[in-house]
Amino acid sequence: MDKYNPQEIEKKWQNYWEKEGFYRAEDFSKKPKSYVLIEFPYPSGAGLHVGHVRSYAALDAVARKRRMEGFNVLFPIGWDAFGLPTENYAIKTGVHPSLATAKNVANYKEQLKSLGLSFDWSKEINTTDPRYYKWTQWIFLKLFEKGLAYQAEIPINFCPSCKIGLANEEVVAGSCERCGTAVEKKVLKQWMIKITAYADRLIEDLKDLNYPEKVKLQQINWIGKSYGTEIDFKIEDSKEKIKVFTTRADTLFGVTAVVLAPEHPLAKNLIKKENKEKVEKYVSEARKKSDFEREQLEKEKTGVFTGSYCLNPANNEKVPVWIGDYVVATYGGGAVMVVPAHDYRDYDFAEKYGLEIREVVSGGDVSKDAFVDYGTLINSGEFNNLYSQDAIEKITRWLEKKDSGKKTVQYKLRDWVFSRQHYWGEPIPIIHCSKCGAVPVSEKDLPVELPYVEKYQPTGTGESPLSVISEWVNVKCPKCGGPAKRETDTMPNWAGSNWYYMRYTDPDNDKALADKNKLKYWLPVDWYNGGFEHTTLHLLYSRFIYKFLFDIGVAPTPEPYKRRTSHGIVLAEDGRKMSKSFGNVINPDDIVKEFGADTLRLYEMFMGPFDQAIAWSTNGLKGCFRFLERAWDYVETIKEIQPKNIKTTKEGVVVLNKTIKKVSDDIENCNFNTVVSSLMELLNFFSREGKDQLGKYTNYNQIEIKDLEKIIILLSPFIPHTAEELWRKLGHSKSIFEEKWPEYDPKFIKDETITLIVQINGKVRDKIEVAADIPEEEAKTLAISQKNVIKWTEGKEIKKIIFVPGKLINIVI
RNA sequence: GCCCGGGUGGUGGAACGGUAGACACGCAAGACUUAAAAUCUUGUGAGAGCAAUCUCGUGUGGGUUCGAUUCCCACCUCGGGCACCA
Repeated sequence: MDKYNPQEIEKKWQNYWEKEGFYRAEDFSKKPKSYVLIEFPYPSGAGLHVGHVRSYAALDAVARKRRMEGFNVLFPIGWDAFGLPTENYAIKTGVHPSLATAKNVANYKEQLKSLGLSFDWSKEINTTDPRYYKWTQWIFLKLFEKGLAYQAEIPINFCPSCKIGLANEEVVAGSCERCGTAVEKKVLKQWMIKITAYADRLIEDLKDLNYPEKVKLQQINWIGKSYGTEIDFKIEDSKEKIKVFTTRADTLFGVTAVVLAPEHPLAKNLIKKENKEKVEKYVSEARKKSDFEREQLEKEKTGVFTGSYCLNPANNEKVPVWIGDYVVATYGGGAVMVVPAHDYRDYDFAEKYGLEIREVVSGGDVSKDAFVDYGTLINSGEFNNLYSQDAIEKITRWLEKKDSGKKTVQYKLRDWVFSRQHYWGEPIPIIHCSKCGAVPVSEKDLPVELPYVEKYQPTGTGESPLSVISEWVNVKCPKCGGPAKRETDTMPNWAGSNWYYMRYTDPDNDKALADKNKLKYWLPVDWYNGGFEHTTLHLLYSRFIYKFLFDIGVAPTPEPYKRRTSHGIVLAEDGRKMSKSFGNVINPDDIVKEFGADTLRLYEMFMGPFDQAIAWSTNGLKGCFRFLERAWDYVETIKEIQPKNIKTTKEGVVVLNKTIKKVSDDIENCNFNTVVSSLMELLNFFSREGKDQLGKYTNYNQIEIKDLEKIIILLSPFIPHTAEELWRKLGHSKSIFEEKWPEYDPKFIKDETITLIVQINGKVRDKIEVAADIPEEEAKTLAISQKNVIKWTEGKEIKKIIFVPGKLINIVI
C-alpha cells in the first residue's frame, strides 16, 4: 500500500490537465455557459499571499463543480500590473518597472500553477501590455467624446522636500512616508470622470443583483443620495449669496451661523480686514490636512469668524459667517447652516465659540444636548405646531415661492480623479494644443505607448516623469497641425481593472476591446468573488464603466456581475495582519512544498466562514493533512478488502445522500467550512466507527465501490490532485473531472423516525424516538405519559402544550 | 467622526426562533514501541454528585416569545472602508 505523498502526484496531474486542455473555455458552445471570476492579482514583489489562495481555491471549486454539472466554464486569470508599488520598487532598486513586472508575473504564474487551479491560461491578460491598454485608452476617448471626461483644478498631496505628489497611502499622520516632512496640498489641473452622472442608476440597478446585502448597503451609502433643500443666504451689503444644502429645512429658524469650507470660492471675499491675519493663518493650516483628517477632527471642531454676515431668508436675521475645516468642500456645496439646538456637531461648535442655541423643534432638552429627532416646530413663525416632516415640505415650498431656495438632490459620491503624476500607468491619450485646447488622439493612433526610458524618477515639480521626455511630449496637434504637447499624466490603476473581465472573452482581438458575439455569449459574469475592501471603489467604478459601455452599445447588458461574493482576509497566527515587518508572513510555497497544494487548499476552505477574517493556524493545517492521509489509506484499504457484490447499508445510503445534498447546497452558499466538515463526518462514518483498538478496519460500514467513487467526486473540487490519483487507483483511465457531479435521491433525505424533544417550560427534559409524521394528539399523549415528564409535572397544572411537527413538544406548567 | 461587519469552550468554529458547542485543533489517559515520534482508542464548557441527574452558561443590560446564540433597543469592544495602495 502506498503512502500519501502529494509531492509525487501533484506535478504529474498539473501537467496532465494542462496538456489535455481540460480547462479551456469554448466560445459559443451549446452547453450552458458559466463565467466564474476572481479579482485578478497585482503581481507584487512579495509574491502570492495565502489570502489569494483562499479566494482562488473557493472559486476553483465552484468552477470544477460547474464543469461536472455540464456547464461550459470560463475561469480566467490575468495581471493588474500598473501601479505605485512597482514604480516605487523600480525607483528604489533601479530595475525598470517593466522588468520588475515581468519577473513578478513569472513568479506568480509559477506559484499559481503549483496550486493546481483550473484557470484557462489561454485567456491570460496583462494590463501593462500595449495591446491591452490600447483599449483602456479607447474607453477614455469614448468617455471624453461623450463629455464624461473633463479637466478640473484639484489639490493633490505634495511633499515639499521630496518634491513629488503623494498617494494618500504615502501620507502618514500628515507627513511624507519617506522623509517625514509635513505634506502640503498642491492644486493641479487633473482629468476627472463623471461617475456622478450614473449615481441614480448605480443605486437603482442594485435591486436585481445577487450581492451580499452589506455590499449593496455600503454602495448605497457611499453614493449617499439624499433629498433636501438648497437655501440661499444673501450676504449682507453684497449681491452674492451663499448656497447651503440641508436635509433639515424645518430647523431654518434655529440657524445661528453659517460655516464655509476653507476652499469655498466666496470665502476670500468675506474676510474683513480686522480678521484677515487670523483667518488666513487658519486656512493655510487647514490646507495641510487631508479631507479624512479634517473630518476625523470632528471632536475638536475648529473655526474662525470672517467678520461678515449673511441674512437668514426665513426671518432676515443677521447670521455670522464662519470658516471651519470640518466642512467638506466637495459635499453640499461646501457650506452648512449651523443649527446648534438640533445637530450634535453644531452644538459642539456653538458651545466652543459661544453661539446662540435656539430651540425650534420641541421634544428634547437643548440646555443639555442637541435634539436631533423630528418633533413639533416652535419659535418658527407661521410654521409653529407643524411636525418636522411636514415643515420640511412647507418651508421648502415657501422658499421656492420667495425665490430663495429649492428642493434638491444631493450625493456624497464625487467625480473620480483620473490623473496620476506617475510613470507606471496608461498614458492619457490627449494632446494639448495652445489653439485647439485638449484634443483627443485619434483612434487609429492608439495605443499611445508608454515610452521605454531609463529615467522614470520623479521630476521634482509634482508633474509626471513623462513630462521631461521632450521627444515624446512634443507632437503636432492632430487638429491644426501646430506644435502641441502630450498629456503627461497617466491613468490610475483602476482604469485597467475596470473592464478586464470583458477582455478575457477575447484577449487577442486588435479590432475591438472584444468581439461583440463573444461578449454577448459570455457576459454577464455569473459569479464574481473578491475582497470587501473593493466594495466602494473597484466594484462601483467597474459597474459604472460597464454601464457606460452598455450605453454606447459595446457591453451587452446593463450590469456586469450577476452575483458577487466576498472573502475575509487571512490573518497571521498571532491575529495581526501578515506583514514583513512583523515577521509573521506565511508563504504558500513553503506549505505546498511541505504538505502539498491539496492540504493548503482544503485547510483554507475549512479554516472558518468564508466571509470572515480568520487567523492562520499551522496545527489546523496539519489536521487537514491528516484527514487526507486517512482518506487515502481508507480508499486503498477498501479497494483491497471490500468483497464484490457487497451493498452499502441502508444507513450508509442515507448518510451519503444527505451529504451530497449538503455539499452541493453549501458550495452554492459559500459555506465551504461546513462542506469540509460534512465530508469529514462522511468519511468518519464509513471508516473510523468500525475500527478496533489497533486501528484495523474489522467492522467498518460496508460500502459499494460506486458509492466510494461518489465520495471521491464530492472531494475533488477541493483536493483535485488527490482525488484524481485515487480515482485512477480505482481503475479508471479517464479523468475524474470528466465525471458528472453526483445527485441525491430525495427519498433518502427525509427521515422516517425522528427524535422528538420534550421540553418543560422551554427546558429539555426528555427525548422520544417517534415516526416523523406522528399526529399532534398522539405526540402529546405520548409526551405527558413519559416517566421523566410525569416527574416534572406531578402536582402541577399543565397550562399549554406547544407542538412543533418533526421537532419538539413544549409543555408549559 | 461617518458607513459596514463581528463578539459562542483552552483555540478556529457549528447551530442562526426549537437538543448550544457539529467538525477540527489543543490537552489528558490508554494501546502499539526498548524508548520516542507517528498512528489508533477513549475522554474533554463550568460547577455539584459515587451515580442517575441537577444548576449555570453564546460580550453587558433590558425587551418580545411557550421557547432567544438567533429578533428588537441601549451600551461595551474588536475588525474593514473612507475616494491617489490595490
